[in-house]
Amino acid sequence: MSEETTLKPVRRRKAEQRAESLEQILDAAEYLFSVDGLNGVTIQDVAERVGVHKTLIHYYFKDKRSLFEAVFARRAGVSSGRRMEALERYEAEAGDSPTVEGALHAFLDTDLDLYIGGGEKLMNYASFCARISNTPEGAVLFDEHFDAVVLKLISVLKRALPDTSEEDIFWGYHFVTGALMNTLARTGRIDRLSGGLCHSDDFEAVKKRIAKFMADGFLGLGL
Amino acid sequence: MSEETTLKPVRRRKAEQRAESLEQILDAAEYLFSVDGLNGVTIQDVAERVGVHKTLIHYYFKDKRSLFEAVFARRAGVSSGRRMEALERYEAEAGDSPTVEGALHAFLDTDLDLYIGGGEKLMNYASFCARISNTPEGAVLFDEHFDAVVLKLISVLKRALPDTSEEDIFWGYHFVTGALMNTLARTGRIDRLSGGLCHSDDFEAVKKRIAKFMADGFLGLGL
DNA sequence: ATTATCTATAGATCTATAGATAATGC
DNA sequence: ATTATCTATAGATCTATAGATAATGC
Repeated sequence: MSEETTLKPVRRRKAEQRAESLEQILDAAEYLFSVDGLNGVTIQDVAERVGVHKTLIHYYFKDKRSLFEAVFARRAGVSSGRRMEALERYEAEAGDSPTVEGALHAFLDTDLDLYIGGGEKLMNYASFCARISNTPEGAVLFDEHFDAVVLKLISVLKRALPDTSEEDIFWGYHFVTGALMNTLARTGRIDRLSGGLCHSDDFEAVKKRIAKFMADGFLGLGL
Repeated sequence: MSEETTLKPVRRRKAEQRAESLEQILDAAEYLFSVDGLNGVTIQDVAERVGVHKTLIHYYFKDKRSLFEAVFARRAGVSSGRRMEALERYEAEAGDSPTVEGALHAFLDTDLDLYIGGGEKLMNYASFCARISNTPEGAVLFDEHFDAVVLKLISVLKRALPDTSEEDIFWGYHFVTGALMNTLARTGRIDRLSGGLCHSDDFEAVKKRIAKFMADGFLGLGL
């Protein structure tokens, strides 16, 4: 009896073990996919990075594509949820006169803050998103997970720009998301191009500029 | 004697044959890489699309990566050369007072025109570039082939914006290239998001807006 | 005599499954 | 009893090379 009560469980409980294995697999896949893309990563690469046998990946995920989609889905809800809240908060506080810049701060800065404050793993997710955003398979995942929050942004922009055509606003958004994805990609190109003046990892520098820069672009549309 | 002069050569001359095979292989690879990326395409896929035996690809290219780099290099010089000329022409005509919008028209519209007027193959190249622009391997190819023309653009922007910091100008360029790459990618996302109001293939619509939009962003930097 | 293309093949993965083993759960 | 992990393996590719064949070149 005393043995049972003094001994701690030698191993984690199964639920914990499952959760931990899943998280490790997703973390490893997130990193590897962000660097080499869906087809540049093998299931074995993922297993080796975690330190488990390759067939364990199939125990948790039907196939490579499900793993890929799970990597995307795991954090997409967080990113989209936070931005949705920020937009709603901004709408409430701006009342009848929302501004383009205000809406873009809510949309862009909130997401950049997620990565800035989230450590290496969130930065890997950012690169992962950017990498797939310019691909056909990736774009449909964006449709699925981000349409709601993007259409929310569009609706606020429309109220802020009542004289701008819907088409202009959609193209403006298209420019905004391109700039954001180029940031999340962190390829190191801006570092080399600028001779070290700018850094791919410096999301604070982007946050300081992007909303205002893009807002000024929107304000001149259709003039 | 008369036979020899009247008979056309049954097959192309070797030089022509070589040039034609190379072009067909590069076209096929360009299309396939634009859709599925470096690792999503096999040498056999390329050969099948051309209609030749898979080993012929190795006859012309050392390995898959050389083929990939050759696809990039084939048109990078054209794109970069045209924009360099356009920037020099603009500088000459603008004299002492170049504008941000003028420089961006030269840089962006010239490239969009290349794809607009170039048919399907050039559009495939555009998607290929966009797809790899957000990857580490792709970014170094951009360094190699596009640094010169981008630094030329930066130099004109500096003259147009003497009171704006170099860092601000580099970040502005970072936003511009993100928006351009998102355009070249043609994932169809803007079509679906806008309910058919905008079209990924409509580079004219982008050309109508992008230079002015980005120029307005630059003008507000550092205020 | 040289170049373009194809045949055959070695060697290395890679995905995915079936089934065994080793843990935890009750 | 159930779940987590590993062993063994089938079957399918994929890359890259060596060497044969079929064209063109002079």
